[in-house]
Amino acid sequence: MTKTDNKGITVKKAENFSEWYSQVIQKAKLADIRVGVQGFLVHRPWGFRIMRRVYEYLEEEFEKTEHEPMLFPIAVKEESLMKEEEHAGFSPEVFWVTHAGTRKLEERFALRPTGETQIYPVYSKWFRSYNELPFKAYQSRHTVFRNEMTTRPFLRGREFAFFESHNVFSTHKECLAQIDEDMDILNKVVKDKCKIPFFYFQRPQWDKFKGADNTFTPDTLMPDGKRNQLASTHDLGQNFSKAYDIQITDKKEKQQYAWQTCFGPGIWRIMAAIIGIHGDDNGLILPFDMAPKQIVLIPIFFKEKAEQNKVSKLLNKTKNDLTKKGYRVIIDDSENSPGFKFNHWELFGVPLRIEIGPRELKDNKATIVRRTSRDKTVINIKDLDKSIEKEAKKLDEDITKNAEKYFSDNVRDSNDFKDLKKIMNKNRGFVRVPFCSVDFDGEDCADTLKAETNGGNVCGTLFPKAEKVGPKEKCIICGKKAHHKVYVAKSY
RNA sequence: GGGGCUAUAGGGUAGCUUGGUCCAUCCUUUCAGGUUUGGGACCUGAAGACCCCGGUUCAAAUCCGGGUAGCCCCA
Repeated sequence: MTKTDNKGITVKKAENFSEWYSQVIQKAKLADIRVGVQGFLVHRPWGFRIMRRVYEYLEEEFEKTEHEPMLFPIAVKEESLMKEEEHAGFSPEVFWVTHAGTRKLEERFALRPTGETQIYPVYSKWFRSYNELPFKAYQSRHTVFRNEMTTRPFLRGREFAFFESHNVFSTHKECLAQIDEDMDILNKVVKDKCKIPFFYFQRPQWDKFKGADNTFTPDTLMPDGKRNQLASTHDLGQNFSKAYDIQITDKKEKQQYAWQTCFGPGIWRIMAAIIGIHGDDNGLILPFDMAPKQIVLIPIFFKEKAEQNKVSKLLNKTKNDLTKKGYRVIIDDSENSPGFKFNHWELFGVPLRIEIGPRELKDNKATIVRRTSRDKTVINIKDLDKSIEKEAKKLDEDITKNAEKYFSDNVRDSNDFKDLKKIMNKNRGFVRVPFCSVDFDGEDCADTLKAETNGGNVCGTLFPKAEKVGPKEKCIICGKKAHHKVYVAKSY
């Protein structure tokens, strides 16, 4: 947010994405970062409504797949945290609460980072028998921890919108089925509803969540070609159940450790993707169903008051009719000029605009404009409903098409290290390369790759179906036989 | 985690090098009134700022130290 004013976005998205992103967040009133504490921000109404749609979509899918809602407290006992650290080596920079007013607490407690540490000790008390499983539950709320990396609104913060499910099963097979279900949920929510294309990766062994047997992530690309990890799903195996003693009696009356998965869609990350990927030089672009206001009605006034009143009446009636049909509609009858209003609502990403003025009123027409193309179409008022449906559909198609084109344009192949380096420095994006191993023995090659490409990560192999490697293909780093096709990208 | 840059009204800025001319410039914004309305209209009037703490000095927006926050580059 360096050189901006109050009149629209002053930079081109393609030329300076960072600045563009900051400006959209400020000018479309998505968030206010001026709270004076690093990594914390205000979710402003417009942005909060969009974010809440993401929550709603997720909750809907979680309910459909028989997850229960639950809510754990913000305070975590120190002992629980330490147990995880011992076991999994996972020690986030948690915030500690040490005082109440001026009085020092007898025992400090942590503000919860992710849920494992506080949920699993409780889970160990809840389940006794395989009959009580599967248990599938989720909570959605903000979480905090002191991230030492550079913070960015909706991409990396010290407090951020979070969603997590923690499931318990009696067999490993069910874990694997759950991973598939999670992936299906992501397809429905992130791809279908939010129109964000992504690859679903199985992470390399060295880069999985500590304490997980395997980690799976949907990753997309931001307009600067850097990877945005949108969520993560973990096959926890019995690692945590052993650490936290989550035991059940199985059918054969034997005690056994439970099997677990956890899943964390990054609400913020999904927001960042919607803002960054769909938006254009005029501001935000939102899928029709996600927009806080879907249709803005703009009157173009006459000189004669009587005619003005006619326009106002017609717009009010139109608003009422459309609202009854379930659309979210706003009339902008402010004193600003039409041009100002056009720009204003485009900045906020309102999907459809309807203009009614002298020209339209004369022969019962209306002008309809969709946010993506910004072309004006004159229609008969009596066809308004149909036109809205049609334009809304087209808008969503435009958004999907643009996003998919951007995504596929930025996936490249390479089997030459020099070439890879060149791509990583120039275009970035995903680069598909032959690689020796995604097991721990491939880590050295990944380190080399990262060092020499200025931060390129081996994101993993495609999941559920990894791509085939030719029999003669060599690892792009060490030159030994390649066993995998992996994707490389710089990351947020 | 390392390095660099920056901080002046709600937003964007001028002033800082060489301390005084600054009860701080201009644009935008907000409010009142008038006028106008098909891609960021106009006129008149009003409102609104030197990030925080400390230091140097007769005097600090300006110089020095620390803090905090933001941005950029690199890991």
